[in-house]
Amino acid sequence: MGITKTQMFTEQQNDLALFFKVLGHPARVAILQYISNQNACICNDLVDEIGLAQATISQHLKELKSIGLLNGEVEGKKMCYCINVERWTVIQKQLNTFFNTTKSNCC
Amino acid sequence: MGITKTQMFTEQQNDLALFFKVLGHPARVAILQYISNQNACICNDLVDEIGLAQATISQHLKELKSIGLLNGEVEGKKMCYCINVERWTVIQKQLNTFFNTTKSNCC
DNA sequence: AATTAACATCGTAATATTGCAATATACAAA
DNA sequence: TTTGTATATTGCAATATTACGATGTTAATT
Repeated sequence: MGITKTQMFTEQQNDLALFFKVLGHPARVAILQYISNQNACICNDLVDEIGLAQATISQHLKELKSIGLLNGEVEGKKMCYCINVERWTVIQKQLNTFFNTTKSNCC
Repeated sequence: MGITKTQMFTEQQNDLALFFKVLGHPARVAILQYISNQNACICNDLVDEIGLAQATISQHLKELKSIGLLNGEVEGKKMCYCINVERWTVIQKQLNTFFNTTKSNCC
């Protein structure tokens, strides 16, 4: 039914899945990679760089912001989107914990 | 339009996003965690454990298999699903490389 | 051979996501 | 104060995902 039954899972499982999900789109991967290669990020650059419409990019940026991965600062009439390094590191740790604690052999 | 324009992105970006996407559902996180806590895995156990219908679990298992994260072996009339540790480790490394190379400060 | 058990697959309904044009907003420059 | 620039939001169409009942398949059990 296209609806995820989140109430069946632990908060940890839902959180983890949400991080994965937000990262699970190539445009969002590309946006993060591009931002990390710049000193500052201006959204319009992204439109040229990624090749999706401005509205679409804006939407993807919003999703990345929603899990705290990006900070957006207003700079006059431009926006400066930056990776939230602190948050980034926390999420990386959580994902690694998941990978390290879920690796066991069975057969 | 609900369709991801994969042709706009690099293969690496698409691959990475695909891993994230497959892991981006709490049922699939829960399945992996449950399997790793067992010695062997039988799908019917999962139906009881996770609380989704048998058909749904089967579908999720298929997606995890599709990126090589799970191996499925037939054992008589049962299935033994196991984490593919080699693949698991490769994917973990790729995700970590992404995280480590995409962390730079801008503002 | 019929039955049962353990999945897999198909079909389908409900909902979510992706993408964009159009429009709104906010600010700076002229 | 009008104009242009940068970004956000809205509305909508197309497609994808999630979930499950029904049905198929395969193998052990009777």
